[in-house]
Amino acid sequence: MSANRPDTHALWFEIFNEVGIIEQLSRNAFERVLPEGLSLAGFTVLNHFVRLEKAEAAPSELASAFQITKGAMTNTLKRLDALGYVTLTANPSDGRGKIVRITSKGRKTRDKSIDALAPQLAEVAKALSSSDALAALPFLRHLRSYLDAERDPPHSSG
Amino acid sequence: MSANRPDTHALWFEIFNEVGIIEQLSRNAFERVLPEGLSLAGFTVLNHFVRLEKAEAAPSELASAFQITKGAMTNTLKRLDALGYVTLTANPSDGRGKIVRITSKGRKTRDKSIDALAPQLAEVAKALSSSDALAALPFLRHLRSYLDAERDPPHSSG
DNA sequence: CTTTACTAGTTTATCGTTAAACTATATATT
DNA sequence: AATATATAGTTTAACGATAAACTAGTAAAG
Repeated sequence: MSANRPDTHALWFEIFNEVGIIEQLSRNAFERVLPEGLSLAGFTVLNHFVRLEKAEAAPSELASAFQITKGAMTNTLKRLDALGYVTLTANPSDGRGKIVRITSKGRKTRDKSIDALAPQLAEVAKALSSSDALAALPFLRHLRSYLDAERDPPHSSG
Repeated sequence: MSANRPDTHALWFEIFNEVGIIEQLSRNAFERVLPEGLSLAGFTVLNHFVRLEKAEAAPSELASAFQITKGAMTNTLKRLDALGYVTLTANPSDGRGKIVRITSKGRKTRDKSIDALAPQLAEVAKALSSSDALAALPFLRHLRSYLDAERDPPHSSG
């Protein structure tokens, strides 16, 4: 809400810069402990099914849930399918569509992933103030939803 | 500092999740306005020279400043060199090393980039509370430096 | 119907990134 | 000096992502 002084720009610039580095380092740390050829992208899809207790989902639905393009989701689902973590079937009621379902193997691997991630999260929670994290969360949510809304073509290629 | 209850894990999980999406959306928004084939990675290098008023830098120095691997920096510098934004010369006092220097064209393009980015930063500053951003910044800095310190091999491949 | 959008997914080219193997030079140890 | 270790940079393969062009099916307008 404040003025557009140069130091305000510098502040926001630094916010995005820190966010970029955190994303890079945390993705790396996470992927290092993920089991069986699972990437963060793949885990995110499996976790989505379990967390939301979904039986099935459309690829496009997943793509927009994670804010990535359809092409990126095609790629991730192809890998998950090849690893036996999801199944991909044609949508009988829409000739264009497909239906993604998590397999029991995928569910097991997701649970293993959570177990593998837990110690890292515990370490972070021990080293940093979770109340600071809690305090920062609304800001991050707000920033994310702002950026989401600002995207030029709201849902063109993703 | 607080307990390791499951909801603490969920909190941190969401922090990393929001950070990941913010990184993705902001990088995209930035790259859309960057001039002349410049990527965010390339801009970051050019900006580093100007902001720190550096005449020259070693590739390894840049790689560790931005927390990326040497291979990634090799790639970025090769592109910047091809575009005429930096020069790469051998380090006369160390047969292994190279010296990176920003060119005047690179400096001009960096300035144009700042001009192109400014309206976007102004929009964010207008739409969101900069005091919230200021309040969140120490947390982000702290999280970043924690993750940086936690990397397994401190400086092996980067 | 038929034409004209629109939507679902795939493919291709490009980019930034990691990890790991590699070359070449420098430095330390002995 | 010789050997061992460390550092600087490059290369390759793999992955996730974008954008843009494409195929194919659906829905809307005429």
